[in-house]
Amino acid sequence: MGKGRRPCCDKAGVKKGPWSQAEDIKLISFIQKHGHSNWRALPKLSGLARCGKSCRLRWVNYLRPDLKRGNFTPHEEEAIIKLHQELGNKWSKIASKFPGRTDNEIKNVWNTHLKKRLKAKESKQSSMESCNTLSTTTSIDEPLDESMKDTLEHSSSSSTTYTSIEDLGPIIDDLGDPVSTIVENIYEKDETSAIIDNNNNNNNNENNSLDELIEIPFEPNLDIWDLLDGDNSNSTHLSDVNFNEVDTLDELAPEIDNLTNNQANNNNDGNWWWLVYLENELGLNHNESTSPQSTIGSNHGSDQLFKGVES
DNA sequence: AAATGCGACAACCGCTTCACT
DNA sequence: CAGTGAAGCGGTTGTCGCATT
Repeated sequence: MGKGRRPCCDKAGVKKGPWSQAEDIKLISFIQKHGHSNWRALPKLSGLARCGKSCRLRWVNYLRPDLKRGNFTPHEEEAIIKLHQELGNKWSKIASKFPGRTDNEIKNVWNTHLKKRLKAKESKQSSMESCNTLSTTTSIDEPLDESMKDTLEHSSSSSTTYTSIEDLGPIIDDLGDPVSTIVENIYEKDETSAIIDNNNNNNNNENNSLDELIEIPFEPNLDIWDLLDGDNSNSTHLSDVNFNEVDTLDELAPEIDNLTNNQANNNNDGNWWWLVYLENELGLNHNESTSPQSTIGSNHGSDQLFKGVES
């Protein structure tokens, strides 16, 4: 009573800033074993020198196995724009319509791309208005500008031509399964695949041919923990490693080697894809020759990788 | 080649909401 | 019903890498 809100964590000794690979693995391993029913207690129990909030954020925004990742498709962007018109800055509500996307991700793409695009569009329109060449509406029912139409038409393999944002209604309204619909529409090249561009920092969709992007099996309900544990009882699992005793990846290297080699012998298993993907995302792919998708994610060789981790 | 600017995105902070007692 | 703690949410900042000068 009267004590006010307790800080979410003890600030002293709590690490801030970017997460290291070892921290990621600790977090993944802990959640695999114990779940995340109590974020506040998680750091202490897992041996992480992080605030519970920070752990939650890292998990939700980056480590969760069902994240879609990759650039937003023009379809998704249009859907975001429309939903933003309806919901405002309710990022979590918007994100809930895009399984595999996070509120943070959508917020970022709005602030960095879509807001500017709309602004440019509006100023373009107002200048046209001043020339009396266009009617005055700024409603979302207005036709898409030419560049937007162009983007949509070129990015989608469907034969649909979008002439107004309202045409996207079915995509947005079909909230029962919006993303699979979008993925199927856009990447009918392989209906079971989502296309993930792991290392794309310039987010320029139009400049990326499909061949330059990397495909992994698209499985929104994928249970990563089943994958990591697998069936092969003789192999080493990430969950077998006692991460509480690990501070640097140098110490982890033998375990990861073992794991990687064992998994390589079982790469007929579809689970392998996700494991490889995760390892690469974490920068753990230091045995590239064993991976059927060894180009995913990591640009680093093993020596470089493990040297760079120590802090 | 170095300096600077800019865009993208991960992460933090503080407030709100929710669930429990 | 009020108080409390924890999770969730949204705004903002910090950092990194690339492009430009």
